[in-house]
Amino acid sequence: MALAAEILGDRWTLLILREAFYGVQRYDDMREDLGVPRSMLTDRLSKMVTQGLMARQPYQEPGARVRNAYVLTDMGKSLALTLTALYQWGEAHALEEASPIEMRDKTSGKPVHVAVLNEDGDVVDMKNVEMCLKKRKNKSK
Amino acid sequence: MALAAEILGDRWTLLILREAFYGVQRYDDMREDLGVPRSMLTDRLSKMVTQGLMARQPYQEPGARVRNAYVLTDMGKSLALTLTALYQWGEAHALEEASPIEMRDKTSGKPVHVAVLNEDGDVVDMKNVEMCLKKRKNKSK
DNA sequence: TACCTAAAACTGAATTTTGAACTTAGGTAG
DNA sequence: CTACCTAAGTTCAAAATTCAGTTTTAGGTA
Repeated sequence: MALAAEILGDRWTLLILREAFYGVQRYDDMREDLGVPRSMLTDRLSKMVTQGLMARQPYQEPGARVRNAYVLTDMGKSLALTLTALYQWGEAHALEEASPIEMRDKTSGKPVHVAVLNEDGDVVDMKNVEMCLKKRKNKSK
Repeated sequence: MALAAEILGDRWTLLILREAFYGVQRYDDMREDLGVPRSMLTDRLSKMVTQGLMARQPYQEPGARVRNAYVLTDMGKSLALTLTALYQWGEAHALEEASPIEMRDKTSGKPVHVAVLNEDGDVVDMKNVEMCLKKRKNKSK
């Protein structure tokens, strides 16, 4: 999880990802939505492209030159589960005024939620989940 | 999710949380495991206490004065789902050498995983999940 | 009284972030 | 051809944060 922490452990990367999941693809739209400094946004987007989370996708509006849009790669999209869990956590603890977003099943249009399942596909209460080291770093002293 | 991002959008907070989930409770143990500067750890732990993620729990070893241990509050513990999802993402993309931790059902001892469920409790493929704004910020220009 | 420890505070240097101005590569209008 | 427009990206100095090392604190022990 160390690298995962390195990628997400950043004030802006997380917010940029959220923008991407909302469907925002353009530099200036993100900048306006987030209020992030230009240099930061350029830097973070580049890093995310390098890390494989995002890809540059050239687009051209009629009567304008070709520009870059930023879209999530499959790897980036697969963070949706994490973001959904995080969103759900925020909701549960009413950390802010009602969240403006929700997660839905595209086909049915109905809301979805994240849960932990065991091998049989049964929901497991988080209280019964333990995180453990496969082997513990030996700390003799 | 803005506040959630503010809490987790930090290089150390995420790693400290992981320590806490491993069961590490003492300042110096965390410091040694993570290699985090003292001032950072003090600062982050204090913030996490203020935010309600952690609580100071006095303890006393025989022949020693009372000291503070840091334990997850219920609010902190409920981040397990998010961390599990993040961990799972890291695993899936083989971001680093094999992860040293795993998530298990305490009662059965068997591995668990995170998934998205619909209202009926059926697993929904992440590809069919959309994140959408309940109402979109109007951006006329 | 001298010394030990875990936790925390202090400090100056290194690094990152910020905001504002500037540059770039095309397209359009006159 | 020239002037101007736009979205994207760069530059840069000031401000804020982080770092690593040292010092302090509040007990407890010898």
